[in-house]
Amino acid sequence: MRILYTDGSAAPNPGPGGYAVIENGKPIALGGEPMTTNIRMEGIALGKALRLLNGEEAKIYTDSDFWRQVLMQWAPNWQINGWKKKKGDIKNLDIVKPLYELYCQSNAEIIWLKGHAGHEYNELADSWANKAREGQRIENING
Amino acid sequence: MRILYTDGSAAPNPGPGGYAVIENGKPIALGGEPMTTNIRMEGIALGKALRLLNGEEAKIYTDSDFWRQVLMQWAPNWQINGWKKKKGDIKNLDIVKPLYELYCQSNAEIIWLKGHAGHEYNELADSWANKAREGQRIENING
RNA sequence: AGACACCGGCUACG
DNA sequence: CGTAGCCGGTGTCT
Repeated sequence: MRILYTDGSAAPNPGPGGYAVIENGKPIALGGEPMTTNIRMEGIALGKALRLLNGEEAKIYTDSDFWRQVLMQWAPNWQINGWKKKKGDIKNLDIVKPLYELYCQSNAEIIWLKGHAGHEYNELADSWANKAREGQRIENING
Repeated sequence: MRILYTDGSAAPNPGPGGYAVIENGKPIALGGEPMTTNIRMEGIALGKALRLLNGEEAKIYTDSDFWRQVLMQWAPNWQINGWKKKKGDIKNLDIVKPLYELYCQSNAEIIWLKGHAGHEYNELADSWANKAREGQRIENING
């Protein structure tokens, strides 16, 4: 049973963003984008984690209750209703759809934990996501 | 020319509710009900304001576009058609009818302003409506 | 089927 | 204080 921690950030929000996937206290995936949102980076981190797992049994810890609810509650309904919700449009569908598909094929459990509440590995993921974002900012500045 | 601000709220909705009428930065009417809706409380606030004006020339600011449209567009038609609309019943008729009558006899102009957009006196009305609702909740708990 | 407004709740990011 | 996202409700209109 593998245990992964994911986190994403954007500063300012929206703005340059980064994400990290942590396993055994070390980053196994890092990345960033020059212009994104906190929500998108958290989702991309989860997608990266699911891809790395490739079907293996696992627990993934995230501080994004939003994405946990997308995968476990809302997406099933959205799919049935043709990817529509009652009010307005579903945002970030380009991430939602493939992520939900990955989740359905996975043996992973998505577990929410409160951010900045002293969870060691979550803080670590946060820290690495920030580093990845800073790297992104530098790339951005350099061109 | 008197300038009044009204607001109403319910938390949860439906649930205990409160309303406030503000003039010169101070509440001139407050009230609450143990079980109501946000729409009803906004309407009751307007009714209270019109009664307090007693025909004096005034502007009344509300963030309920719904009630502004009731008074300025829909109610005239509803009255002509015997207080019926094409589909379904008119809700909250117990508030709509006397409110429309008060409005017709008044010299007040109803003006909509966007809620939670930094309008100082509207925020004040919101704040007092919440206090009135909390008082209502306490009364509710006590008895 | 669309549109509008308001009320309430939750999480994260900054 | 702001941003990004979601859920539920009351109500009307075309």
